[in-house]
Amino acid sequence: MSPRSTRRASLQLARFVPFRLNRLAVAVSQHLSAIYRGRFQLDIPEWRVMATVGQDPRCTAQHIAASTRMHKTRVSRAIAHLLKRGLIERVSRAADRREMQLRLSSSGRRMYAQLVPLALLRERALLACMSARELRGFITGLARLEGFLGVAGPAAARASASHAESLP
Amino acid sequence: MSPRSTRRASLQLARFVPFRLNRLAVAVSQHLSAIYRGRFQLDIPEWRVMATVGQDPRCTAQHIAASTRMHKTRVSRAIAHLLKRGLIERVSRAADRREMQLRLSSSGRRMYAQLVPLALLRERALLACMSARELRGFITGLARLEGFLGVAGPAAARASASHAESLP
DNA sequence: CACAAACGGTTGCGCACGCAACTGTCTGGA
DNA sequence: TCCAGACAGTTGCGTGCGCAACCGTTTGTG
Repeated sequence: MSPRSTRRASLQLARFVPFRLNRLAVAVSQHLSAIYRGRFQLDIPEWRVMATVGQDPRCTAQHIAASTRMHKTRVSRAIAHLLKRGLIERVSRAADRREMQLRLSSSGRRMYAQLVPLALLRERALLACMSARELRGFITGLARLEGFLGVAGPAAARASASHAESLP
Repeated sequence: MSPRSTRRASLQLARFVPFRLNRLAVAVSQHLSAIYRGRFQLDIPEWRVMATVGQDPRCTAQHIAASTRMHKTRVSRAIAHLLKRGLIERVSRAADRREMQLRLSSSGRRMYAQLVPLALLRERALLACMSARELRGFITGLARLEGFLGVAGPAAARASASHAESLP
């Protein structure tokens, strides 16, 4: 064993990246979910469904589960809530009657139109604690880890790089 | 409204940093908790308690809750499990009988000694998907966000900068 | 054509979580 | 001195979650 590897044989949780990542994600979630819950009575799964359906108008539960990496039961329950509130609508496809096509209702579209600018504003406010250069570095690392763990499709990986350019 | 701000008035969840952070944290947690659960039958709160008690031998539940930012009931239940399994011990302090001082038992120390190298190994394996330069950038951004959201004490902030140097 | 396997989506169940309320202990000011 | 409030830690309760099992539909293979 080299002196170098023994030097850091101890563990400090405050420096342990997986822990820090989890703690940070919880804090960011809480920071944002104040909007969803307080103003629109959406929890996080519901917000994700709204966001996904809003950007893809011929969306299925399956597709939402895959792109958000939420468990399909979580998606199913979020959809059930949104249906009950009349924020989304569902039609079964003639081609395959197992699938249900989802889209925003008119009231859902109204909420979506209010929700999206607020969410983007919060994201910008959050990331404004970094310089543009730091942000690029951070996003790059994020994308590397996503790629390593296989949590983002190739489309998302391509998108993420260009995204940094349009942020402060 | 400027053309620039209207250009990105739409939201793509796959590019939305808070969502990506959460998704990544979940993936990293699952990646790591395979060790804790499979090999040592620890869940994440229990692992965090072990890690905290192991690095600070005169630790209280209160201190664990503050430094990990876990809810005190979560900490309390994790401690109860570890006590039942004989991995930690507890003595009430004469100075203040509300507080209970925690420390690893001998079997807890044995587990800790096996656990820490594995955890550090996994961290290194995870972060090896980045170059040293990318890693520094990523850790810097992490620290900025932690500072902005107030999730890390000043000690942790100081530590995090120097940490990057000792990683690949 | 038939039937088994795969698939989209839902549901029953057990479990961990956070909130609020609680117990027991300490502290500070009237 | 006393008592109201703060604090460490625990517990009852409602809720959301993931797993596994399930239903109805489609697909593929003999």
